[in-house]
Amino acid sequence: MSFFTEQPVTSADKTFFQLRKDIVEGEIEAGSKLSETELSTKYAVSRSVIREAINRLASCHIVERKANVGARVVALTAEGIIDLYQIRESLEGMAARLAAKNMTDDEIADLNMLLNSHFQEVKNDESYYQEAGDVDFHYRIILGSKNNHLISMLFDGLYHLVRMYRVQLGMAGPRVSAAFDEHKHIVQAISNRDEELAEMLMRRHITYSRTNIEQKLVGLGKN
Amino acid sequence: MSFFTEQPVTSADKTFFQLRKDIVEGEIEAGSKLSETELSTKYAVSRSVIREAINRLASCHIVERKANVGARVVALTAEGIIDLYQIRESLEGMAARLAAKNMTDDEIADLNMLLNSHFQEVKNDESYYQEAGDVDFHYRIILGSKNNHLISMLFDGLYHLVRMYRVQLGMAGPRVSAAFDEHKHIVQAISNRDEELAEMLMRRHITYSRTNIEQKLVGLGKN
DNA sequence: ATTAACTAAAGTGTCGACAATATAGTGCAA
DNA sequence: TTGCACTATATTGTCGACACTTTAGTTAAT
Repeated sequence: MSFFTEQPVTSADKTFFQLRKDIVEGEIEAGSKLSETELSTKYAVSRSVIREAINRLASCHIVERKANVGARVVALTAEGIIDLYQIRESLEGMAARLAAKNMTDDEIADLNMLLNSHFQEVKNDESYYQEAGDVDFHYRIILGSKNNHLISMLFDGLYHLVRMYRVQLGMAGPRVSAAFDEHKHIVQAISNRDEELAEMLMRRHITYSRTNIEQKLVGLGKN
Repeated sequence: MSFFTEQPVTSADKTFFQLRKDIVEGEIEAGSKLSETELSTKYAVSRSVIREAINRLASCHIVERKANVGARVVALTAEGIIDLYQIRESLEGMAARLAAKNMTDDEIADLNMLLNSHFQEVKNDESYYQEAGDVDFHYRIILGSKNNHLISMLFDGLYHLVRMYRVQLGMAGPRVSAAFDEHKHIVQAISNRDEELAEMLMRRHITYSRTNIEQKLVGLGKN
């Protein structure tokens, strides 16, 4: 299968995860050049290991590599994040549709429990946990699709990029209670095995997020 | 940007393209093990180059790698191709929607010309060209989405896997004249800038293909 | 006969060195 | 001053060697 659940075993794995973390969280800044020799001393591994890590990041579209020139961290553009959210809308919409079809009754029951615990947090205004809760919610539905390729595309590929944008553009989400209602309706549709509605609601949910982000971008004057 | 238009410059590039070709076209059989040492002699390059090529193939989900064990070509399963077509339906549906929004009038005119030339071929029963024509049709719409990330996911990732299934399961498509009508309606929707309809028609078009393949799989007794 | 420990072989993971390429800087000419 | 050619430097691409892990085969004990 793919490596979204596996822990790092090899040195190249660890370096890949560490480097991705450092880029996503902005410690290595967007658009900057990644020197292989420099990174190999920084992370105390050979250039081969660094090269493998960079190549993996290139496959995730987190860095861009040019032959005989080197790799750069992708630049954060308004276009870029809109592209990502269009893909998210498409793929997670499909994931919700498949989840409505393929999740077991037990898994749906668990999803309802998760929703209730979120409700408590929202009621108690513990918005700090909302971010993690939102991620958890989407994770479960994606896993519920039972489509391994789809799961891998979202977890190994898109999510880290989306997170990179969110972290670095300072998008700790508001939209708490609104998003909660949207989650509730999605779970209802899945519980009713209504594939069509589940997909539609998930797509709207993500569209709202995108619109929300676009407004923030305008406010920040990014382009 | 990504490398779907760029030609190979480095030795690792060439090896990657060659190896992918050999796997997709079945010269290296599905499910077989990829020995680094063996391949390095076969392709007359060092193990480093082979390793890089294999890693790229792993990112495309064409091979699966286990640490300290090695890489295997993915197995062809009914599940696998259904997963792929679900993703295609989702992503190419979105591509059609975006194409209806973002293609220039000139590009749409070109698309109509392409459709007419296909019509001539279908009328003359030159079904030999249908395969390439179909690919060309989808390519243009995907490019028309103007979403670079989406374009790369489809061209660099999904399409080679889909082709691998089609080649190795012997799916040189029938569905010629039926598919032509579907293409025609999709282009009409795009010409009318009807995003909603373009997406819906593209999704149906791909769903039909999937259903068609599923029936063939049943006929072949694959599972 | 079956299982466990051990050993040998093969294959992968990592490393440092060398080769090839791009880039910045210098000098020269117009 | 501007533009071109050339050189020097730095960085990436490729290679072969060594270290570590897995696996298969052998032996020995229950």
